[in-house]
Amino acid sequence: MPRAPAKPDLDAEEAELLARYRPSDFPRPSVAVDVVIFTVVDAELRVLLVRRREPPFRGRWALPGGFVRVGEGPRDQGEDLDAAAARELEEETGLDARSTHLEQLRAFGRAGRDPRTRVITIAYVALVRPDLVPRVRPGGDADRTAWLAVSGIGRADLAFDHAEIVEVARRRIVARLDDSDVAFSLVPATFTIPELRSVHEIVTGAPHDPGNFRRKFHRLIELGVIEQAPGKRITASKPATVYRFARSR
Amino acid sequence: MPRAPAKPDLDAEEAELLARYRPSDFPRPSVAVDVVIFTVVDAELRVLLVRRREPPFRGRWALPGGFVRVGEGPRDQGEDLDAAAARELEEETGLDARSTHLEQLRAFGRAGRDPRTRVITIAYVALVRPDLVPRVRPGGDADRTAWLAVSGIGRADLAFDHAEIVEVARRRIVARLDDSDVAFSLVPATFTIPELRSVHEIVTGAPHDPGNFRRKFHRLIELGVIEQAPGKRITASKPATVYRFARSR
DNA sequence: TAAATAGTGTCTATAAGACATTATCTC
DNA sequence: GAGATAATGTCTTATAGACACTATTTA
Repeated sequence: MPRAPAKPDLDAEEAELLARYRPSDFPRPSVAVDVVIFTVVDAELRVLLVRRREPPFRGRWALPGGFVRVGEGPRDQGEDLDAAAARELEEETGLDARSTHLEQLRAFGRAGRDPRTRVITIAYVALVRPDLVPRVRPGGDADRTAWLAVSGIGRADLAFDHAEIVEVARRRIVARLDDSDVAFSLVPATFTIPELRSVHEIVTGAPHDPGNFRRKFHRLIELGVIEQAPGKRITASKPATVYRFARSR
Repeated sequence: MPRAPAKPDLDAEEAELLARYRPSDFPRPSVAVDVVIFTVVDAELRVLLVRRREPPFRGRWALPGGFVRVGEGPRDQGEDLDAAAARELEEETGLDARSTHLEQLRAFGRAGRDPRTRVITIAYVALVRPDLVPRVRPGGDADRTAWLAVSGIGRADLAFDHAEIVEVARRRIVARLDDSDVAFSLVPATFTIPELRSVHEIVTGAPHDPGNFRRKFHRLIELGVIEQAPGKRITASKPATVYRFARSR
């Protein structure tokens, strides 16, 4: 939600100085927004990547992203960073940004990270529920877009410093997994406890004891975060109870 | 530490496109670095602020900060974000950035946050040990620099969105207090357990049971994070044992 | 000696890890 | 019925909060 811009009291002198302000007196960097879009499909944590067809790093995989729209003056200052990230996400996936978790990671701005010119990127992390993945319509041609398994990405496979960004993003999600609701952005609208456990195991890369995980899960039910959903999930063995995230989704 | 820039394989065609690249084909935002410099003095969490003498927000308190130095071309791309923050910190305090904790918070880039033009700022948090505070030599005139108590800052007292940035920074430090070493950046090189507890209480704003705090503290001694230092701290009552952070400081 | 507070110990509740056991389905 | 795994339960250990108590100094 964009808030109302800060509005200083502009007296006459301020207005004058404001008019004299020359933004182009010093060089400015380009500012981009790159989005690390994660999902969990086929028992893998995956990132949405786009193959570059322009230099630099032509042919390499890169994060979807683009430059932040900046307006022409004090009146129109362009779009918020969050809006730029949401736009990038929607353009690249065709999904509604409101149906995905989206949060800022941090800025990456090392000099030389883009060989052309100074580019500072504000990285975002998005989580797409796996049941929405089939609905993803890549913005450009589908041939150049892929969900790559994070575990299979080498540092040299990605353009720029994108491998580093993906790794920082992965660690952020791992850290948030236990004490926030992000895990529910990586399972379908209805899910079983073993399915949720599987997501935890895939993201953290470590096995979780089924009994202990279930105990933690039951605390969430008592707290009203989760509720039972109708039906049972048919598996190869004993069917599992189906739950859903209790807050509106 | 600046790392070596990513180096793509530049073939002839890439070099050509790189040369044709026109960075000024679209408007760019200004990019600044603002540093939230915290310390704990006189039983208060305090922020180093600078009084603005130019519009906008003339006369209001603002975070020390400045624009990121951006070079002129692909060769010289200017300074890293971390370096810009360290430079800003050193300029404003006269302290060596290596003697303070310094970490990136996140980017703040709402359209309209600066009434002049689009400015995206990368916010950093720094922690200055209270025993170094007397050594702080404000970069400009000392009259315009002050350590203000965070608790006494109203949202309207600060320029731009700096009150929001300070609040996000404070929450970051609170979150890091228990499971990182940041607390030791807010006490002198040697300290007593009650002194460290006091810092926790001041930063979190909540009282801590002396016995329970001491117990947690003793685990750090067993882990070798902290060690006893010579001497005793003379107080109004029973003198307290003095400790120091075990890693090199 | 009184006041203050550094420092110790205890009881309880909660949560996590390891692991055994039962229940219920599909094939 | 066999195999699989969902679901439950138990034991142990670690940690946090509340709080009573002791120790040692200054004034």
